[in-house]
Amino acid sequence: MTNTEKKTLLILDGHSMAFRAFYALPAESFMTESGQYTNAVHGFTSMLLTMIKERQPTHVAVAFDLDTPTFRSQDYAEYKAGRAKTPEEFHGQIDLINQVMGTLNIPTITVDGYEADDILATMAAKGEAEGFHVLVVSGDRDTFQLITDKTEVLYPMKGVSEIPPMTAAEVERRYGVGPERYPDLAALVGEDADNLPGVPKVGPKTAAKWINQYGGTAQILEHADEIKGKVGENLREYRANVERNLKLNRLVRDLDLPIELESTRLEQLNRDAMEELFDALEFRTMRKKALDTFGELFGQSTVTEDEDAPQVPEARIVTEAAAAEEFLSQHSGKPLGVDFTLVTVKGTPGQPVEPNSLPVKTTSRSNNTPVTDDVTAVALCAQDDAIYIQLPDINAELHAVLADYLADPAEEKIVHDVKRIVKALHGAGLELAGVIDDTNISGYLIQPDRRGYDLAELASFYLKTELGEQSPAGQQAFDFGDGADDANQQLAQERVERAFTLLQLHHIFAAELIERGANQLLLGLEIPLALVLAEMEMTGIAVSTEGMNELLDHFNEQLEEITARAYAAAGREINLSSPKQLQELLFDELDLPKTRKIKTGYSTDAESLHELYNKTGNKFLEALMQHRDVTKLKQTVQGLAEALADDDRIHTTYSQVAAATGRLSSLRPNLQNIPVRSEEGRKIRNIFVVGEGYETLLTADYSQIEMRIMAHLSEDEGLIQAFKDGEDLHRFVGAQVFHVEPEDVSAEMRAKVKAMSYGLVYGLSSFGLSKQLGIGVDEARELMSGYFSRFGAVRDYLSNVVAEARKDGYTSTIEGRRRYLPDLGSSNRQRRDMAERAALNAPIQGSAADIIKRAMLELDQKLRAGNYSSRMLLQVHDELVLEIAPGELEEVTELVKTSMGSAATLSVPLDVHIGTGDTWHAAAH
DNA sequence: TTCGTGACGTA
DNA sequence: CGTACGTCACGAAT
Repeated sequence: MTNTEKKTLLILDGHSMAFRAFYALPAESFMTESGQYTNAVHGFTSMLLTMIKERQPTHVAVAFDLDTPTFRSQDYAEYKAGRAKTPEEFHGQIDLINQVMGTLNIPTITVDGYEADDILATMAAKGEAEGFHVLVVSGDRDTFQLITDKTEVLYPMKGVSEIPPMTAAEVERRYGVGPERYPDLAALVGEDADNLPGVPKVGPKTAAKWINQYGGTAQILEHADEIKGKVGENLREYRANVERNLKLNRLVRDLDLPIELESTRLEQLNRDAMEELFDALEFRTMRKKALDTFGELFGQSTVTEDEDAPQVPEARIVTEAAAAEEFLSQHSGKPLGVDFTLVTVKGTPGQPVEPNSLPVKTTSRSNNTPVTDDVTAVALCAQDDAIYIQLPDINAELHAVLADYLADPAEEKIVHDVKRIVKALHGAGLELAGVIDDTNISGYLIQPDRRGYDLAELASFYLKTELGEQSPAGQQAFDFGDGADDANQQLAQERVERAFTLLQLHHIFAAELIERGANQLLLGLEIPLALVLAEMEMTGIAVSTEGMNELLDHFNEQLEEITARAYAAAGREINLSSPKQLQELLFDELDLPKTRKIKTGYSTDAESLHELYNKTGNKFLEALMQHRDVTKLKQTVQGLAEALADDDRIHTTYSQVAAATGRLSSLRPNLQNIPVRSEEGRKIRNIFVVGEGYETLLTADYSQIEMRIMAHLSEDEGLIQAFKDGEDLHRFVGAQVFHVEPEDVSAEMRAKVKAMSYGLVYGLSSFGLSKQLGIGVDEARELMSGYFSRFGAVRDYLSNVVAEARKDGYTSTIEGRRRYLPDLGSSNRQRRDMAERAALNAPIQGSAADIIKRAMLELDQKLRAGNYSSRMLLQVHDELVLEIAPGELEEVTELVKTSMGSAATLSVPLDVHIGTGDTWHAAAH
């Protein structure tokens, strides 16, 4: 053996990494036609290939545990007892991983009576002795003891996508002890997953302290008598645990291995076998990845096309009208995937982009500065053909062809994020019609609680294809024409791939929506609404800059005084915005009574501070609470100021895909949480003003829409009567619950009933009600039973909603919008309870969202049809804000009332409350 | 710079 | 131990 070769040995703990992969990827989206789950196989294989590509090992092996007893379980019968049994979906996947390794010519190793970790330890020892650099991949922290300057342990942090090396320094940093002492630390602390309890009350901190003080476990136990306090007692009492743990977590480094290290040398894969197996597993992208990875290593290009996978057509860069026309006429009548390359630049939404504007990163949330998108290219893709058009310097004929196509409602288009595209096109003087699917929205309707709906995410999830890094749109090269160079061709191909993905996703999504009967939700509600929202966003709402600055000064003045008072009361300066520093001051220095416990200590939230203040009357607390209030308001105003566009208006962005219930959300800035409850807060609403050339602002809100929906869905006669009565709802309900005449319902009774009515919509418990009202749990329980004895159908409805959701797996709104709640079947009570409350709330909140969305569409139609100049500006869940043009108030008020009032036919009327005024605040009565 | 946490505004 | 959101500041991670 020569030592001149640089050798790297990569060894993996197959079981632990397969498990990590299993939990990192959703099983339900990795199932073959035959019903075999493959998420663990997929994740493991992908991870392994990435690892090989990145670390270029010369030798690779995978170690597995056997099901047979090990020396550990024989020694200690409870070892790893009490582990949840393997999930159904995991079955068979280890065997498949074995098969995959077979086709990759990577040996798998097992040793009877020992665990995979022992195999890793032995191989690492051998490898080091033979001059290897050793990479150990395992999700088991016991392997940290193997770390040396020649051996790295790669430990997965997030699923199997991030597996950074744990170095000696990193172990030291995290645990306070070096890798050689990690077993001692683990032995003292114990390991729940292996059912190895350690010393009670001893966590990593204490253990590290002892180790650094005394040395190893043996020395600590020798000095056990010196250690004071409860932990010392525990150490003496549980020393047997420690000794046992140390014995069990010490990995064996001298096993007899069934193979020599040299036979783990990486070879070319067995291509035919691999392709056959990967096809059976329905891995498409992975097949290519394997061929690429091994091809790179063994110097031969093995890249082949997957005949089964639909092929992305080649991008043809089109610069002449004739070519585009020909393409369009060839594919006329069939939907095309249309991808728009958008560049985000500083500017006013919907308005033309200043020439030479530089692209801005929108991912950075550091500022709220108004941005707008510019369209720089369009990719049009049919099943087997695609063109790509770059917009800057486009010739007039081609521009006309494209403009006609985009604006033609008969030409069906599938796009992603139609609202953003419509706004960008508007700035470029183009219109868009004929959108029959927006994969951003349809993806949301199908699965409304995903975090994001990026095209790449959807493609990865539904198509198992990776779109890969997108070249930054701002770097587009504009030197097209007769010199359409490689860079441009590459860009064009990337965008065509996206357009092609739109087609693929559309097939899946449309089928799913039709099956659910939710196609109208997409085509008749959400997509048209996106266009209305685009208008609202581009319009924005006018702001009085003067009022804004005055208000900012006002809050700053208050803040100065309050801060000085707080420092004086505290006797020193402190960062009043730091919960951490506040905790130190309140609970350590001032030794105030402890409040509600939170992760980082004790809560300093408003409720806790209020309680503390009532108990102690401490002046600092008073100032702190005021400081909290005023800074919050100041920040809100500052946020608004930053978001002010050149037209002195604020253009929020609505997200149609953020709230799992179907509500909209508003961002940058959020105009759906502008203060209204406090007097000081309402001053902020005064800076939103009617714009120049308009007569007044108008607000229109649904009164008690959620309770009305509750009445409708539950068909509770009493509640329906309450609304038909048209009198004060809570007074009516109070009279029923307390068996008195409506006029005899006291303010207190009314408040209680009101809190309960609203609470029911959220799945309120009697405990929660008692806390909310500051009454005993018994009284709360009585109140609830009194309520339900009068409104029994409400109770029946609520329990029915949960039962149905458990049976079907989802809840539905009146428009057929679904929310899936898999946690209803969770074995974890907290998760289950949460899912139940979500199930109670989703149909109600979601139906309310449906209704106001319908109303907005209706109103938009009517305003257009009547050629009104008045326009919608904002939506705040149950409220619309409009800007009324001179002379239109009376008629538009009527339109608003009828649109909102007739947006749904319920068994109770929909009551709409209207107000007008020069500012948002003034309009709110 | 990015992330998690705590806090808090709205319906 | 009441649903649904978005934003801010802090502080600790690179």
